[in-house]
Amino acid sequence: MATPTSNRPLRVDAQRNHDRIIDAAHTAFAEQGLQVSMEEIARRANVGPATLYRRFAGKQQLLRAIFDVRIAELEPAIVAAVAATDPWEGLLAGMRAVLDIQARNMAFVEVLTEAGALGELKSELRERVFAPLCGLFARAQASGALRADLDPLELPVLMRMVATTISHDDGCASPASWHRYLALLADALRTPEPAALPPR
Amino acid sequence: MATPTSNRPLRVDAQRNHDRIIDAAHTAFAEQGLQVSMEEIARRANVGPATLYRRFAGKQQLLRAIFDVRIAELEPAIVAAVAATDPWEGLLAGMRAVLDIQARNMAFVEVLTEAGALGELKSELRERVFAPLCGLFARAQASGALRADLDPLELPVLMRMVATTISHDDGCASPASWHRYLALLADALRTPEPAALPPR
Amino acid sequence: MATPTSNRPLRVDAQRNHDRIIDAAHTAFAEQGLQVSMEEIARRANVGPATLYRRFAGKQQLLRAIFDVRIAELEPAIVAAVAATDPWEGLLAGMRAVLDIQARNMAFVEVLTEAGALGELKSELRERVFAPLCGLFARAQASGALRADLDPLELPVLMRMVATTISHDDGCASPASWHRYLALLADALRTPEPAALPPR
Amino acid sequence: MATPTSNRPLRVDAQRNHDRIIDAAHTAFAEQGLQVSMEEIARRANVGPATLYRRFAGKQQLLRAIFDVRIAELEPAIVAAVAATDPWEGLLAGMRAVLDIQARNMAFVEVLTEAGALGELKSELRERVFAPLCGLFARAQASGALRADLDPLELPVLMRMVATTISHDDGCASPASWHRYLALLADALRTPEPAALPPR
DNA sequence: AATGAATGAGAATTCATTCAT
DNA sequence: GATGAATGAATTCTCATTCAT
Repeated sequence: MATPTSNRPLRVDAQRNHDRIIDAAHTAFAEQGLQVSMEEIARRANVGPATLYRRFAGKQQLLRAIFDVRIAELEPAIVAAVAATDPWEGLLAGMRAVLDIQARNMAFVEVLTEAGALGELKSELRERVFAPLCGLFARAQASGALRADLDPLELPVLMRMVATTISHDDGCASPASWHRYLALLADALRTPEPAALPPR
Repeated sequence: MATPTSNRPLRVDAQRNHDRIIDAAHTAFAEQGLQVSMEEIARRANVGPATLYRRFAGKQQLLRAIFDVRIAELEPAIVAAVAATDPWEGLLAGMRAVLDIQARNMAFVEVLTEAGALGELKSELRERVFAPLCGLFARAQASGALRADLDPLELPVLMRMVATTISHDDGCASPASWHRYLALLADALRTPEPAALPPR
Repeated sequence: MATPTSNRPLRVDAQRNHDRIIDAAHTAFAEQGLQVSMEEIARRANVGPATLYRRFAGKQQLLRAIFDVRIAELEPAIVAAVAATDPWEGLLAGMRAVLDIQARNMAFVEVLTEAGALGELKSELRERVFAPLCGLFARAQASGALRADLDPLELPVLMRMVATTISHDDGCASPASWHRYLALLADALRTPEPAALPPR
Repeated sequence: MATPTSNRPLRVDAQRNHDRIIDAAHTAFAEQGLQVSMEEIARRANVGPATLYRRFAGKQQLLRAIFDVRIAELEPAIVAAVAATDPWEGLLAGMRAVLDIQARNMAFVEVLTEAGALGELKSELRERVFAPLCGLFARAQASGALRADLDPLELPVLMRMVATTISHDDGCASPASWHRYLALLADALRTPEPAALPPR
């Protein structure tokens, strides 16, 4: 859980603060979105704002750190998905793992959508999470289980389509209903191709 | 394009400012999202902040006014879609009309997602745009062209799925690629049902 | 009631606007104090702000005009008071006349208290209202009815003491209770002097 | 003079700023009245506006803090006045103490007059300052030294009468001349009653 | 002459970030 | 290393006053 900035371990109290901040930020981002003030996060973590800034140079970096935690949580599932014998099933399992994380942490989704200076996070997400899944995607296509007129690189977009259905205050979509829309998408992905897609 | 607040027409210069503000706000919201400051909008419109506030009591009302313009633009297409003889084709045409607007105005999508005090806008959008389309949806199901295991009320969610693929700074999805993802979704919607959906 | 700025009479509609503004300002000042916005006054008068400014160059001047009306209303009573045979009774009658006006128009009092650039108004008030009363005061002292250790120039202060007891939202002092406090003060003013006053 | 918000003492620099703010606000209110802008106060105190807001959530609270200081300064004198053997002398001493404070701080008086959301301050002033003096007032009446046709609850009004004579830019009343008007009022308060007062 | 519109200079308040202890 | 305090640069909104029709 710890992500020390330097090589040598943090002092015990520093480590405790680090963890408290990560937790508080996690919850705060999830509850109030990307706009939560740093002060609010510091308050929830029971540290002064300056302590927050000593650990994380800004909101960016804090977000980055949370992301690292999230992605670390995700990686075992990704590895398992890639190792699956049936690439189609593996792909779905991998997508479910990602969506499950997103369903419990709105900020995750927000980062993907956000326009700002979050490019770095996006590319990390791509490398550690989407790249393996894209490999699976290609294998599923090769196996004939997945229609061929999509580019594996389009997977993130498809993921976002389903992720969007997760919303904490929309009457139409309950928190867990993403399973439903993933299944719907899966129907579209399965061959045989019912219709030709427009070009990209 | 003119939307005078009172019954009698605005003075020419006032009307010009009104239009400039609407335009500037439109662009600003599209470029920077719902957080653009009123001051920024005023600057783009070449008016003082107070002028902005004379016309629109706050960001809410400004957004509302833009929305009105957008929805007014949309309505003829909606009417035409509803009047189509083939409900399935009508539905797709209606969805295309909405998505086309969204593709040119990010804020439109943002409002649907946003948590805040935008409820009024949402409900207006639902009444004037989605309600007719939901009717079409039901008729398309009745005609057998559309799978039966979806509720017409889920249409907004489906729309959001496709709308999400529109993003101005994402390498993967070009501004016009939503046509592609709409087609993909259409494949999933078309009968026969390839698999049972999980319950909502 | 009209107070034309130039010598030749105003056009009929201009005169009507003038009067409406005076009335509206009167009420507005009385109800909301000296801070009412010019816009509010214009709205109450059913004229545009520019019209207001054509007639009165600023809030100062508007206040000044209202004052003129008030003082004009007051003058007959002042003249009558000065003409009274008993200077003591005349003085009390004059004071009552002033307080009566004040009791119906908070702004009047406010002007007396206000620190700002209202000096001009104060001196006018002094010349047209207080100067005659001060004369009466001196005559009452000469007649032996009023204690001698006060300077007639202190009359405005004494008036303010009573005027202060007029307050529209104070539980202790009802709008009409100033009669009571004037009577109390009268007891103090009447000879024989019960105690020597400290020097000024 | 220090008034820390929490239980443990402020840091020295914070305390210094706190005091500077209180002082600056004190002077600013006295010079410019209750309308001084927070920014002006901050400027006088040589702190940023945000620092001001960190200490006092708004103008209300700032005023409240100043009041607390004033009332705290006042209380010993009130206690002494109440403990006096001669209630009449005690009453006058108490009144003098209040007026002395007011003579050095115009805002004190203003609060009593102001209509706004200052109710809380008024009631505090009443409880901690006027209530004891009203008790004295009643005892002075019982002792026969003070005329009986006044209600002790009218004391605040009487105080206001004298307080009004304090004005920083009025030629007629020098800052210290309130002693004179208090003596005048005392003459009116002393029995025997020279004339019946009108009813309230 | 009358007016609706425009405006620039504030006002209150908040927040990301740096400083001093 | 930790922290409370400080801050300057926004941001939203208002108002006295001037301008264009």
